[in-house]
Amino acid sequence: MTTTTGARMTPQRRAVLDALCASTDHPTAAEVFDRVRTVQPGIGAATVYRTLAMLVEAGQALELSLGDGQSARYDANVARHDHVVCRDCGRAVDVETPLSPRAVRSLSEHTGFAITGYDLQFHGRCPDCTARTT
Amino acid sequence: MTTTTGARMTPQRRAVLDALCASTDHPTAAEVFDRVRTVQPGIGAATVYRTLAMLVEAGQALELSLGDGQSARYDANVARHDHVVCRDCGRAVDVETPLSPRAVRSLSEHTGFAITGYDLQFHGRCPDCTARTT
DNA sequence: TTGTATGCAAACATTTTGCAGCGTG
DNA sequence: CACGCTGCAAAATGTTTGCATACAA
Repeated sequence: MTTTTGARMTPQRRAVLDALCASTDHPTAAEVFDRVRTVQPGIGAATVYRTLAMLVEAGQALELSLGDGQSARYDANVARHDHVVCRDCGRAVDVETPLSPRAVRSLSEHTGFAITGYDLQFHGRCPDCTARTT
Repeated sequence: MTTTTGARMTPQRRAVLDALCASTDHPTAAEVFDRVRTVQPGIGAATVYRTLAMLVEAGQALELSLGDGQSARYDANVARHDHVVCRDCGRAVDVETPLSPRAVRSLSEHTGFAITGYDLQFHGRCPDCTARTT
């Protein structure tokens, strides 16, 4: 049994966490890397990847698959919420979802799965992109 | 203006389509490749990727991001439906989801997005995996 | 016959891993 | 001062592209 936690707070980790908390636009790992670089120019990509994985593991960030062709995105908002994604510009905004617990329970009974959660993303076009083509 | 459709039915394409239609387990591109190979041993991976993209484009298959770390999966069942994914074995089963049109409309009004659809995947553990650990 | 489709291999993009040295606790 | 963390570069994935040839229509 390991008693030591061993998790250290380094400037790099703080910078990644800060960058993520300051973002509301669900950046990809590459985007987080770019943002962190403006503060920690010497940081390596591997460190960003490792730190993001750590944060997800620790429950301090969410890893999102928004279903567009993109890579995984990261979100410092760990409260239960869903997303509406613009199919044109890729912008994703947070939304609260009206999925009844009753429906989930019924699904669990029908499938035999022990359901622990769900991911829901809506897609369409954002106001800006809609206006641009109208 | 192009009048010619230009889409040819080759043995390879038929094999990919057949393999997909015979699958109910949402295979990844690599899995489709393996299955098709048993029928068309000489087929190349690129052909499978190209054909799958074609099918998706033509609306004959769906490309799914099930949110687990996996690659995209493909589904010949193009009717609207959602999935329950086992976090342990990765198995994904189809389910019908009761997401009210009213809720979608209200979301559209709140966000200003023109919502055209949504992807919903539940996650948990399948009966088998639950039994295995109980 | 004509132009599309194929297979191969190289090119790519993204993420992970190995390792020597650095720095936090 | 020990052990975890870092940056670099190489490796491992997964997918796409270029091209000469094969073949459906």
